Amino acid sequence: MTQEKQGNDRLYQDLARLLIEELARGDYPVGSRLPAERDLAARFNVSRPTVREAIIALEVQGLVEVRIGSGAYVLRLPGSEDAPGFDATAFEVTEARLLFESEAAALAATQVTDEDLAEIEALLHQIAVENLDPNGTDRADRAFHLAIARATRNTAVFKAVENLWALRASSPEAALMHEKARSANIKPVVEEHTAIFQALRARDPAAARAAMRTHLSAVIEGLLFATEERALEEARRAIAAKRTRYARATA
Amino acid sequence: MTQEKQGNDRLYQDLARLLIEELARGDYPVGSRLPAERDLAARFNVSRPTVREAIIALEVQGLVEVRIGSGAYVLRLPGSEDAPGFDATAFEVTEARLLFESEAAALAATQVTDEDLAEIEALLHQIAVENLDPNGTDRADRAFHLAIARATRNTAVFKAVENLWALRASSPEAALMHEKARSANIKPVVEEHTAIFQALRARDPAAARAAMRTHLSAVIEGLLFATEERALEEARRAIAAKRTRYARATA
DNA sequence: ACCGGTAATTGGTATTACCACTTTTCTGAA
DNA sequence: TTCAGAAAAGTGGTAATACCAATTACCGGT
Repeated sequence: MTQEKQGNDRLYQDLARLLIEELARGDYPVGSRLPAERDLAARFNVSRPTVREAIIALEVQGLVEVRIGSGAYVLRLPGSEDAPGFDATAFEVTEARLLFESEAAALAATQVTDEDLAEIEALLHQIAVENLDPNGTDRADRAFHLAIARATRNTAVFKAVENLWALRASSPEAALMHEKARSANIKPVVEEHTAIFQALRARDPAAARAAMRTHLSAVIEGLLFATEERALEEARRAIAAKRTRYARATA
Repeated sequence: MTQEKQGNDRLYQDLARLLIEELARGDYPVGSRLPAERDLAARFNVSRPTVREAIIALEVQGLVEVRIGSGAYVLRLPGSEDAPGFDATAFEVTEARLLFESEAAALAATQVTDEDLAEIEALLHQIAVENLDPNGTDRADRAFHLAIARATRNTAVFKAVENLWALRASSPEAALMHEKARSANIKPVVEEHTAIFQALRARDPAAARAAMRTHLSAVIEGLLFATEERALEEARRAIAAKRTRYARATA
């Protein structure tokens, strides 16, 4: 790769991220044409199929339109909203999770069954195992949170939480969010989840809410920290604003 | 192609559509694994790169998760992102709104702009007018709540609240919820919304959260009351359970 | 200046090969 | 018999190449 690549993901995902970054930076205005696939392949030193996969990822997100025999043209810039679902940033999704999942945890504490608790406890152990592997997935983490949402016995609550996780997965910074934000603090993550489980087992709504808030606050902090590492100066200002915003909202 | 193809699009798009159809038809439940890329290529008589492109399209849409060396696993079924769930009851939706919109209001109180306040105040007046007509709609009510969600400046929060209102509209008891639950108390509804607005104008998160909780608690009470009128004896027991559940969760 | 046809460019698809990772199966030792 | 470790099979990831189809640009003739 001529350019820097960050994640341990697949090449096409890294390349798609790079292209999205260049789009966001304004390298290719709306309506302009991206370089030819062969040129991109040569520039990034990858094969053309890989370039095609990355461009298809952009196409599915509604960022570019591919015209046969002509090229890939920019439809909209990342962040502008008309494409459903793909405009929420990792911070926004996590903030929404902080607000919603905390309340869901409180409700779940009043509704949780012994079967739910058994399932959640099993997932707790899976999370511990999962976190031992630096390249592990976050499937157990996702299942843990969804199990809590399901324990509310409220379909609307569950679907809302489920949608947030779908948004999270589609977020451009999803990988970053998962990687960096967690690798920094493995032990606390397990402890935080344990605290949530214990509050649920105690059927204590207030404790469950508090434990969930603590956990997701830590996730946000890790996310902001990870973002800071690669942020420009202007991004730093936005982060500072977010930090105070979050502090006020949770006060 | 062994199977029928419809569009004049590119092969990968046709194939992606086919796979989504099969997903929707239930051929591959959530969590199950799709056939191997080579098998799909043989079955549809296309090349493996084409299959890969189609799967990447599904992956970007958050439908499947691809695990290296293992396969592509179904994350969610198509349509579950915004397709109205027919199984969510009016009570569930309102309960979810109580949990989520209260937190959204608290966040909005820290983010609301003067323009937002002007819009919300205008909608407040519309709500008052709307409630004078016993056969009026609830458009202003909906716009009021969505404006608050938008004032959070968080796309994920707004979309979640928006989805709840979509669920509400598709709920079987939607009409009942709106009619009965409101006709019983016209004046309080306006007062409750006014309290929410004033808390937002004061930029007071705690007050905004409390005002929203008060309002939606009243909606739930009205909903339960309306339900009681037509409920059988067994329904009464369920309602009593819900009442205590709700009381505990908000305590 | 206009028109039309040809050639170059570009995306679409197929084929093949090899690598890395995962999962299963088999084998040999305890 | 059991089970841990190794081997093998399965699967996705990427590369390289070739050819086709559609578009676009160019250039010649009129």
